[in-house]
Amino acid sequence: MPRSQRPKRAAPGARERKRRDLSRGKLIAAAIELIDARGAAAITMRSLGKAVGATPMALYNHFSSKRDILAAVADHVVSAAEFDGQHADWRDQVRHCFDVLRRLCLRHPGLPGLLEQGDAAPVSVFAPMEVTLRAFRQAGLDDIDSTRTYFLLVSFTLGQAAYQTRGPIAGLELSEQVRADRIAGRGYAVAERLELPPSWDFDASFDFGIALVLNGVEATVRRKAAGADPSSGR
Amino acid sequence: MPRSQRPKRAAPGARERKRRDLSRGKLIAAAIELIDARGAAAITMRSLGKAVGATPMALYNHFSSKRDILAAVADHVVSAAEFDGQHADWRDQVRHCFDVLRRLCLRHPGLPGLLEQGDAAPVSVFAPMEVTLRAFRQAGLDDIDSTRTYFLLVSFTLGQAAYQTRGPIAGLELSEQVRADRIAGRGYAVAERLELPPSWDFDASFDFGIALVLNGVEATVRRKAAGADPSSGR
DNA sequence: ACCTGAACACCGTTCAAGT
DNA sequence: ACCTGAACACCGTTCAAGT
Repeated sequence: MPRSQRPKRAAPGARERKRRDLSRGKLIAAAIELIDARGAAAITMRSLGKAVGATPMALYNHFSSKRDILAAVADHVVSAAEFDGQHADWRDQVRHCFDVLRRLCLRHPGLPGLLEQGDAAPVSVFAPMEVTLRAFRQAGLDDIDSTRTYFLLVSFTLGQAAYQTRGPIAGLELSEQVRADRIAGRGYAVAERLELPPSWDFDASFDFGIALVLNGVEATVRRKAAGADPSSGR
Repeated sequence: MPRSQRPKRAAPGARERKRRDLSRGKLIAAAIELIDARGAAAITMRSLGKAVGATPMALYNHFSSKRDILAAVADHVVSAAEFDGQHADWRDQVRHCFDVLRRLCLRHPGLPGLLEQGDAAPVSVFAPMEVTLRAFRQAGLDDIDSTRTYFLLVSFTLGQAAYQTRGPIAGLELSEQVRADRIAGRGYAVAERLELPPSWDFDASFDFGIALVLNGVEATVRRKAAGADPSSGR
């Protein structure tokens, strides 16, 4: 069919959108595969192009820049998660929400880096925020403190996941070896004689952190209630 | 004085060490200046070489790699800080310690990135750890929980400082504008109607986070004491 | 011992050219 | 509308050569 006889598209935007989305989807899938297999640093325009059998320059037809690609990847991964566990208890809701976020980060080790840096924060990051804020409101925390605590939990979760994924920063794991080589005799008396298990239990440490923060939330709520209405006990 | 008549060095290692340290010191100082002025990404072997009036390759006489330079910078910055406030109360000690760490990160915006990634963790990171572990031991927390809480506080402090320094991730600050454009009508009912002040008070939010964690520590200690010795009230 | 210049194998991105 | 190839201005690092 000669080009001139091709029917005008009734909804040109729709078709165009579809083709674009198909290619964008392929690229995003390839990018995730690359990140999961070889880390976020393995994504280059050249490697990603090769992964989909195209020239690096072909990518610029679908994304305006590398940053644009990383943002789309982050959005895709975060969007696919369900942060709302539908729990009646607000503590269970928060635990579930950050458990999901943490598993997401462990499954896609590049994700924390993508979210933290790269200006790649997608709209979908508001999903865990929404769940958490709702839970804290239920707990009796005001809007400001809820937001503050949400950011605290995000920093904690991303930090822990990054630490676990990347492996301990060189020389920062508290193995016997390190403590003998680098700490001994430098005035770090407590760190030197720390009694830790031979292997670090990341799951238990994560649960501990979440529980500690939730305890802190309860204490804050009680404190504020007492301060705002000292006669509530009457 | 002709070269052949120069006296043999009595302690060759010492003199050699001194010359090396001088050059290393110059390079570290130049690197910090570069980082503070233009961000950690501005450090390249070429830019750093130019800053000290030398070829990029000259740097390799004093550092084995770029990573080596960044580690030395991190160590220098962290070493200069005094994390021990000598406070009698363990809460004051912890507050002071992380206040110092936070100010360090705010003064040198590249530092969180240097510490988090880059495998650049210097031995000096054990200084704040030592202070914190000592404080938690005083509070009655065991070694494992102390270490867990220390890492929680580090993640929180670095995360908050990075967030404040870098400016909010694009589209993640909760301004009226963003909430109208990106949140409204997407099912984020709570986030949409959040009542926040027009400008975010980072100092107050940091204090809130620290206080919340300290409350959580107290609650954990009480809980463990009650569980371990239920008859303690007798 | 310290420094240099050229080179290598990479980057992200622009531009002109193809279909 | 989509893709390509060549090119540009960068990287960190190696190597051989200078003093």
